Amino acid sequence: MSSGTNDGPRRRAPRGTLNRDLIVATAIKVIDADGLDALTTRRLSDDLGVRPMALYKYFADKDAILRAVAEELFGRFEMPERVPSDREMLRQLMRSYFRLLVDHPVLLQLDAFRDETNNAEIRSAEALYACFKALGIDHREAIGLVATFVRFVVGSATLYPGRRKWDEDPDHWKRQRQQLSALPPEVYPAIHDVTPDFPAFNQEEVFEFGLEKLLCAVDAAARG
Amino acid sequence: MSSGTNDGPRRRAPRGTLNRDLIVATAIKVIDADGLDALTTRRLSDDLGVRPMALYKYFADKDAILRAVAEELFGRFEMPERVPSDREMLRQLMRSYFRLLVDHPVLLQLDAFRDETNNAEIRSAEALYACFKALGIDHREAIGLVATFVRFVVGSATLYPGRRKWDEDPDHWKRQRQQLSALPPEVYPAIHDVTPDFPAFNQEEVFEFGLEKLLCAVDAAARG
DNA sequence: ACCTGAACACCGTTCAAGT
DNA sequence: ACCTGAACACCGTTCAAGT
Repeated sequence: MSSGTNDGPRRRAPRGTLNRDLIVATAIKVIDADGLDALTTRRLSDDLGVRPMALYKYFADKDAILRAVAEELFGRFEMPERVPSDREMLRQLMRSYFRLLVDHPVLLQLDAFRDETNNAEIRSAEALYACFKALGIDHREAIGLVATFVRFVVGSATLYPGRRKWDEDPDHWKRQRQQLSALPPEVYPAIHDVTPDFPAFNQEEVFEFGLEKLLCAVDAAARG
Repeated sequence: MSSGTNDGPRRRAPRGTLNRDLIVATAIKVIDADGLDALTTRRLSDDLGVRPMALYKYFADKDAILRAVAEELFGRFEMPERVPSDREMLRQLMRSYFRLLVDHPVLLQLDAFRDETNNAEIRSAEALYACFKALGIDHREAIGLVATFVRFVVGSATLYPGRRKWDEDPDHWKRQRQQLSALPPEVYPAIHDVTPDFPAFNQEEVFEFGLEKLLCAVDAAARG
């Protein structure tokens, strides 16, 4: 999967081959194609047609590359446009953040996600707080609601890739129902009761379900 | 940090030194002390007073060790006892799952968490569905609510370690408020508005806030 | 049966050397 | 100024060999 053709010993790469943006873009390509584990300095430099040490002219270490990757991907957060109401804006904002994390699940694996306040979070927070203000919700309640929304989105995105595989495998849910039915009914009566209705939602639908519940909580706060 | 004293070349470990449970227990010790990255076959075998290859008599590979670690930790989920009402049971169940993930953040990093249905999830699901049945909530609604609860818990636990550091650093929120105040007020008016009230919650409180919102959604479903 | 030594193919990174 | 070769200290794992 390296770039270029591979005949004979590679010639020395010309002078202007590398720059920070190209390195970050190629790193993202590798991650999208084969996951974060596949991103080694050797694989990355191969795809760039260069030797591993060339990277160190542009980044102090691999972690600096990953931080640049995080910044680039968080910058791709798309602010919703032309939204009819504050309630709908809240929904679109959460969908947009969810979509970002689902499209780039690597974000959830990067330290930057856990430790720093990222661009996407700041820009969405601004829009969220504006909605809550317009809805007449006080600061403390708004802060709590923003935190709750974000936690629901992060959890949904975390479980998405694994559960999505379940949704796409036509046999998975059949096997899952059989497994759950095999559990002792005296210990798991409630699960026995509901399993015939699995799966009631796919991953998109379950996100929409929870989102609607949270929006109802906002309605209640706006009334209160 | 290896076990035992370290004088001279190590003697050969006696025959009964190792077994699966001891390996798993030691692996958890290493992870709790220094994180998942510190768990290498060499570090683990050092702490066990043994050479790396000895592990391979008991586990096929490192991944098998990690799967056993996941199983052990998920088994530590504590079912709530003596709970006065279904609503309170739902709250306690979510607290218990949250506590498990916060006490053992490594669970969120393990593939087993994303890909398989774990013991803690099954046992808590049984109790959750029992509550929803008692509350007269239909299957589809119950399935959606369970999924929503779990996603909120997972998101809360994911953000917990990083944000907890913020709560514990007495200067963090001062710096954070200054940084947010430095943002251009014409682009971030709503954030300027709320930042003086940061932090309104610590990580435990924000979890309780969101949990209560979700419980109100259950109340609404039970009435409807 | 259970533990080990040596070796292999990886990894991120340093340091000095090429062009 | 920018790219590279060789080397180092790691990693997980194989395979044959000890006890």
